Amino acid sequence: MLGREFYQRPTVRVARDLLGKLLVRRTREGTVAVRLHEVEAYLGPTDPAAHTFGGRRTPRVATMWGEAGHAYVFLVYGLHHCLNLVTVGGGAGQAVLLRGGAVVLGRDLARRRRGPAIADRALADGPGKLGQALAISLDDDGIDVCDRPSGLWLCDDGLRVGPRRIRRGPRVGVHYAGEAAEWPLRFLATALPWGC
DNA sequence: TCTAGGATCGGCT
DNA sequence: GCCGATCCTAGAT
Repeated sequence: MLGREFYQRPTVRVARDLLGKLLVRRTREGTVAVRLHEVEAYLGPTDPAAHTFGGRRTPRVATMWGEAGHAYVFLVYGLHHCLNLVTVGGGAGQAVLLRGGAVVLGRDLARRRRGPAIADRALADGPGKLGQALAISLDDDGIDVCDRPSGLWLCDDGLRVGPRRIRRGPRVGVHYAGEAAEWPLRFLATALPWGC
């Protein structure tokens, strides 16, 4: 399991290092694990795309201002839950949005949550889909991913994603952020072996 | 109190 | 490629 020190680092580095890691969710129904393929960095008060831009402190974003290694969950468009991991800590207001990955364990359970006709690779290849496949809800906002009993944690199984397999680009859906929408803070792992 | 709009998805054309 | 779903949040009044 990745410890708190993994998250207590610069957000861009955490984002890059999250590629290829396993996100594990255990509930009474069973366990689902996702190999992360796509993430985005949100750089806090100075990042117009971030929920904490300008030092905004509202109940919704309280978790994002907290300790590194906690899950920040929010609802978009009234129906999709997005899962973020708080980085840096100490009130930095920064986080990494987990945008997608491949379900490598618990496909049957993930498919039950997502729908019977969903293809393997589409089970968690988007922020909302990832949330649904892992049964993430607003109740999960603020849980500690460095504490296995919380039922949500990340681990490193040794798979290495070299720099040549990482693509960077602008973040998705943040057109309201002006110039910051172009910042290359989206990280994608390419050519990862599927299904492992 | 009211209102606008959103870090998306999937179905339809 | 377009559009509707759906409801909470934040800011304005």
